[in-house]
Amino acid sequence: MGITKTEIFTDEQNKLALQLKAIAHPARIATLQLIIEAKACICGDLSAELGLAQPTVSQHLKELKNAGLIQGTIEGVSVCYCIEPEAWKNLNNELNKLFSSYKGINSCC
Amino acid sequence: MGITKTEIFTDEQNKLALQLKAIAHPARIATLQLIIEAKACICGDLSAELGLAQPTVSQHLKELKNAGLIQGTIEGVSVCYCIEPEAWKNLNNELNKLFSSYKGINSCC
DNA sequence: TTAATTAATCGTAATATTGCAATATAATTA
DNA sequence: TAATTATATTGCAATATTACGATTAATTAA
Repeated sequence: MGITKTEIFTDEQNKLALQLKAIAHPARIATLQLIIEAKACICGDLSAELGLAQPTVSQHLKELKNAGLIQGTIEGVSVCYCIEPEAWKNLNNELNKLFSSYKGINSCC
Repeated sequence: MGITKTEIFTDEQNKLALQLKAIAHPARIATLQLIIEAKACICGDLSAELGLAQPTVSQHLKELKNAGLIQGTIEGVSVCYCIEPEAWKNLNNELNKLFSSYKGINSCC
């Protein structure tokens, strides 16, 4: 079919998947890194730093924003993007839960 | 175009994106959780637990395996899947780096 | 008001993903 | 060997993603 069966999974699983999907692209990882290091936070600068066209970057920013991971503040004619601290912390926590639940070799293999 | 421009990103960014993409699906998150909790580790059991058809689960397992996150051990007629400890630890480390690089509110916004 | 600057949206082409029925492959058992 | 059991592969339809040119909106400056 081509559409994920979200109804058979928990809200937590679906939310984590959506936020991970938002990060799971090299351009968006690079974007987050640039934003975090404050090397660039407006679309045009990010476009230049990344080497991707402005509409492409705008689209990537939109996805990160839709996932709640960044927020945009209008500053005159441009928009300054930065990390949304709560969502960032929550995602970090969810991932820590997932990764720490693995305690090493288990019974079956 | 529809194809990611991997050549303009670092190997680290591309690898992290690939591994995150492997996890960024509720069925694969659920699969990892089942494997970790050792509630199911063979394709047929996972298929029953997840409520997805066997070929669908087999495909998801293949993607997790291609990303290096799980390994399969042939046990008679079936295959037991479990976490690949090194890759799991590495991904955890990479994510920790990314998340901890954010120190809170920065200058621009 | 007009021009300049910047971001967002639209439209589109190329490609990738999701899910499953049907089938093929591989290993064990009778 | 033949039947059984379990996984993997193939093929396909529906949908989603990626990238960007062209355009539109929104804000500031002249």
